[in-house]
Amino acid sequence: MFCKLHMTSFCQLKDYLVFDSDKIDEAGSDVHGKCGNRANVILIPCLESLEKEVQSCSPSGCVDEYLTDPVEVEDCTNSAGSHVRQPNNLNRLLQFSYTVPKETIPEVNDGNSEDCMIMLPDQAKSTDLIETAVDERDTERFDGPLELTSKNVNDQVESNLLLVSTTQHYEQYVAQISRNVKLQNAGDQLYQQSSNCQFPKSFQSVESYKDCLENSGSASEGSSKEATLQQRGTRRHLQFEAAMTCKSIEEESLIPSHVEPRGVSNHRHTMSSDQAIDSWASLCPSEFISSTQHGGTLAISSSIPSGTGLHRNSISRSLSMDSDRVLSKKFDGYMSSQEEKITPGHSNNLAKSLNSCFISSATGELQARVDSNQQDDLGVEEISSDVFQSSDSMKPPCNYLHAAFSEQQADPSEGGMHTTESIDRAEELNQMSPKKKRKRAALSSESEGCKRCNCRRSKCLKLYCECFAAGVYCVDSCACESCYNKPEYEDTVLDTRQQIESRNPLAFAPKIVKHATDSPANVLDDGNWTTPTSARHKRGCNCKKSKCLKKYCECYQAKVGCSDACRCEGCNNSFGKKAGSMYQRAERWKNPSHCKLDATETDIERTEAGTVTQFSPRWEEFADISNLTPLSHYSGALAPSVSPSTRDCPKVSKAQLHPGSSSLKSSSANHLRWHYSPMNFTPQLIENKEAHHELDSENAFTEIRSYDDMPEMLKNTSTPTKEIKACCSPNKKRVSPPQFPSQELMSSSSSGMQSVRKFVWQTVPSFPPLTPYSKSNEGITQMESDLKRNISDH
DNA sequence: GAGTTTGAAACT
DNA sequence: CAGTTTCAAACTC
Repeated sequence: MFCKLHMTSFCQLKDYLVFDSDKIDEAGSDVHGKCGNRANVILIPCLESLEKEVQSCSPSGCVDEYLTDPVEVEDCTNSAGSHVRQPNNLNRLLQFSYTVPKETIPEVNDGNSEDCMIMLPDQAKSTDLIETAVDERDTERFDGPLELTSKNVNDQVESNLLLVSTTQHYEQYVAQISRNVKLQNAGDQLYQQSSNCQFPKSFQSVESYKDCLENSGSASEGSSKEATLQQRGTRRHLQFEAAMTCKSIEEESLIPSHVEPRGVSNHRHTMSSDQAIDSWASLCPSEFISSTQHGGTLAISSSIPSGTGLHRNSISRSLSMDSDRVLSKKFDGYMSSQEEKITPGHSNNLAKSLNSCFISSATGELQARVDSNQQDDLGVEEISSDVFQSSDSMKPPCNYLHAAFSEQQADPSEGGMHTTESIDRAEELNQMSPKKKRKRAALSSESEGCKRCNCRRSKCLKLYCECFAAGVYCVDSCACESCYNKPEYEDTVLDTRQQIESRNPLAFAPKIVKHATDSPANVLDDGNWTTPTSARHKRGCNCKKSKCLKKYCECYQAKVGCSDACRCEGCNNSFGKKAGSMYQRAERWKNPSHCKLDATETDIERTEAGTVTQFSPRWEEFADISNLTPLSHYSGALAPSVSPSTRDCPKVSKAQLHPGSSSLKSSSANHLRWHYSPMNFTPQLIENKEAHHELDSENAFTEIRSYDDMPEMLKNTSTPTKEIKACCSPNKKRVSPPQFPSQELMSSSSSGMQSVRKFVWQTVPSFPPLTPYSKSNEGITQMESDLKRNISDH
């Protein structure tokens, strides 16, 4: 049922996207291709989530199902080549997330159908969907990575190739995957499919891939029984992962779902790490992925969902947690640290995996460094901080790296190339006086972009503390005093965190929200389109004296422009001044030619900000991907860690239920995806959506008007107006806590209507309406009835 | 490095 | 919800 619903929506999505492109064509722009690609980019991770959902997670009760039978999980045994998979994670993560050449699926499938491609009917549908979704225009651009490389480098979809920077890497990757394919066999469907999806037709390595499959045959034959067990285990693993994902969704946490019982084999651990990456491939971008160009180097930064859940730097620890412990604790928010259970080898691998994940989220360049097993613990940190310099929120949770780094330190015999150096460094840190630390923290946090605090009175248990606010434990290099933000005080941390979340569920959400396409593109003098400003502060600043020109200003600090959400006075933010009234903006909407006069934010971003922070539509779709994680599918059914205030609240704000921010304007696919299903409510989603409300000043007016223009039958008359008022008011001081729909709501018939309505609303073109609004409404009505028909068919 | 300024967070 | 206080970062000298 879900599958069908998804498919229906996909079809509509596709239609919409095509329509989208046509719109652009009408506008005479040259971005047609970019938008055309959107279908590809968006659908793939979506399908992944669909598959996971269909295979392993029904919206209800999935957790219970997957929490059983730990024995099977234990059956996973060691196997050769498991270690070498780790670099693969990079490719898998990145490629699976971002590219799926159309031809790759049949290609690999034909060649190694038995070995490589086991598809459930639903998966087949999904694949069909992929092929369906990739229309002819898209295919032209998806002839395979190699061809893509030869294309315009500025065409940013092709930048995927940075992820497979060299043929050597790719072949290595192929060979490694081939080994694993045999070992994991059918049980690892997701993995295989993801692997299969990565093999481009045009790639010569397909041959080597096949060869490797043959060569690796003996290995797998020799252990068929083992493989069977492993298959079960792996499947259980995957299912468990999905189940955990269900939970993690609710928490917005990144609890790697493959939690290891104690004393498992290296292989199992590696598998887990691997799957962690799999998981991350879908989970990682859930907050947003920002893409930035730094000095010509394309960087994708995927920030980790901090959200309301897991303390970020506990992820690495969680991988080695006792499963029972995890089961009991995993919804609590923070994961408990079980450092004593981390075996050196595991932690080291894990550290590498984590590093890989982050690095892979960053750039292909970084990936290359890791792939060649030349990662340097220090280097990693430096690189990442370098890459993620755009804004704090776009930075990786540095403490992750730090944690990994520390774990490497813990095992001098294995891992880092600079182990001695690392130890020295750690000792140096430990022996440092608080003052020195403070000084050092002040300097290093500036240069390395890591969260390091100097708290003295807050015990690092308030949002004053940067570490705490960022969802990371304090680290040695922090200069805090009486710090309780440490693993050993996890209970305290958890409690405090819950307390804060009960006040403001978004307290731990990232302050800067990447916002792909919600604002209209600007037209420059030369007719080219510039992309809309891509990120905004979630709540906006409140600066009075700094004129948003100092780092006191959170917007400025995050290197984003101020928005109407800001209450600043005399805003002079060089990354984008607070815009005029929403009416002025609405005027721009009506008359796009004014946009060029008003292209302040985007232009400023490119000029004054020094670095090019312009997000091409193509890369913004990666941000869209971030919102298309499987997370969204499960949230409705399970909301264990969402703070009580949200979880238990049966109310659904109008802002959430109704089209809200994305009506009659851009936002397109990600909104569509997030909102068309009543299951799609997650804190992150809401956060994003709410951010859309707050951040998209252009939208505000349209939003209100849209609602007014909405057919009566679509208006939600049952929900109070308070929430929407809070969400939409540009002057509001506090973030209004998101209200999450209860299950009853979702199961009710009215929720179906709401869902329909939402979908309809979200399916409105992304661009400023070229026709009178009445016409738009016709379109809405038409689409609504289409959707209703589709749903009733199912 | 000490002191000041600033604005977010917390509190009332 | 508005005003006040507390806090830590940013900034200045």
